[in-house]
Amino acid sequence: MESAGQPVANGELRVVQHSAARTRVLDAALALFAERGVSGTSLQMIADAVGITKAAVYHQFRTKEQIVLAVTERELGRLGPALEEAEAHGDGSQARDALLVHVIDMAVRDRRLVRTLQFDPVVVRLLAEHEPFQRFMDRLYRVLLREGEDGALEGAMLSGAISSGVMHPLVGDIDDDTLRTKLTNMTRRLLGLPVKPVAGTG
Amino acid sequence: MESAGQPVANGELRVVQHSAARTRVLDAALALFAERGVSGTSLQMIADAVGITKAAVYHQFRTKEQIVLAVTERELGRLGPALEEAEAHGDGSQARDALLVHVIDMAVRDRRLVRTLQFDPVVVRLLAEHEPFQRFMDRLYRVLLREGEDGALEGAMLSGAISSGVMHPLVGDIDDDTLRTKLTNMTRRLLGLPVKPVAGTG
DNA sequence: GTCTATATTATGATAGAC
DNA sequence: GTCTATCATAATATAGAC
Repeated sequence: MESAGQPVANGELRVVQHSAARTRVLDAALALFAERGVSGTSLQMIADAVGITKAAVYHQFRTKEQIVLAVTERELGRLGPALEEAEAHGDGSQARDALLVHVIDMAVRDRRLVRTLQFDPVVVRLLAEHEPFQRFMDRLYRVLLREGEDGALEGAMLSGAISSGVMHPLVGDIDDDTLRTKLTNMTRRLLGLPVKPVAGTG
Repeated sequence: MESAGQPVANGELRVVQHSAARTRVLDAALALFAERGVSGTSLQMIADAVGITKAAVYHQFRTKEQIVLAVTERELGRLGPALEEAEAHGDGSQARDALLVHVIDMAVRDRRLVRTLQFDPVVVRLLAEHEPFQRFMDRLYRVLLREGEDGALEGAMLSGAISSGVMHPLVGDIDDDTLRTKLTNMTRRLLGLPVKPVAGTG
C-alpha cells in the first residue's frame, strides 16, 4: 500500500482507504484548510489539532503538498460513483440532472470544503498541474456542461452559484434541507429548465 | 497624511490617494494575492516584484495586514460612487439594476481581483472583523438583494455566479465585451428579470 | 505510531545609515 | 525612499529513540 504516499497516479483518481492515523490527519487538515486556507495552515496547526507532534504527521505524509493532494483526491473522489453512473446513462439531460442534484447534495452537506476545493489557490494550482485531476474535472464538465457556445460560461456561473450558495455568510443560517431545495430550483432557473421537486434516488 | 497608515477608520471606507511608492507596493501585492493568495504571499515576494527590499516596503506599511487592508479598501472603494448613486435613486429595481451592471463591469474588467476580494480567507476575515467593511457590504447588499425570504440565497448565488463567471478557467478565453454581455443576461435570468440589452450610463 | 531533538530556511519586523 | 544588517520566531523537514 505504499502507493498511498505517492503523488496522484497517472491514470485515474485513486480511491485510497487511509489508515485511522492518516484519516485523522486529513480530517484535521481539511477543517483547517477550509478555515484558514492551505497556505495559512502549518503542519504545526494540523499536528496540534490531531493532538500529536509534527514528526508524527510527517510519518504519515512526506510533505505538506502530499497532505493537500490526499485531501483533494479524497474529497473529489467522493463524486466518482455519481459521475460514473451519469456517464453510463449517456449524455442526455437526465444524466446531467441527476449528477447536478448529487453535486448540490454534496456541496450542501459539506459546505466548508467547497471554499477549499473550488477557490484555494494552492488547490487550484494542484488541480491544474496534475493530470488525473484535470481528467476528472473534464469528465465532470463533459456531463454537466450543455452544448452550445454559452456552455462554458453557464458552467462557470453554475459552479460559482452553487459554491457561493452554500458558503456565503448570507446563507449561514439556512438549514440543509431548505438550502438543497432552493439551490436546486434556482439552479434550474439559471439553466432555463422547468422547476420541479427534487427527485429521489429511487 | 499619517492616516493612510492607520487601520480603516471607524466611519466610512476612506478614499486615500496613495503615494507613487505605496501604489507600486499595493499593485504588486494585489497581483500576488490574486495568484497565490494572501497567506501564500510574503513581503519578500512583494518587495521583489516592486524591485525594492523588504525594509522599503515596511517604510510604506507598518505590517503585512496593513497592506491587505489598504488593498481591500482601495479596490472595494471603487464601488463607492456607484453605490452612492444607487442609494440616491431610492430602493427601486432600477437602482439595483444599475448597480448590478456596475458590479459586473468591474468584475469583468479586473477579473483577477475577484478571487482575492471574495474568497481569500484572510480578506474574508478582515471584511468580517472591520466595521467599515461590514457597513459597506451591508449597504451593497441592501441595494442588491431583493425583498422576500429567498433574497439572501439569491444574493449569495448571484455573487458567486458573477465571481466564478469571470474567474473560472472555463471562461479564461472569453473577451471582456462578450463576457460582460452574457454575464448580464444570465444574471437577469437567475433573477427572473426580462433579458434586455446592457444599458449605457448616459 | 509517536516522541524529542535538531537542521535549515523563510518569515514578519526593526534599527540605523545614506 | 531606499538600503544593509540584524533579530526572533515559525516554517518545512529529517534523524533516531521508544
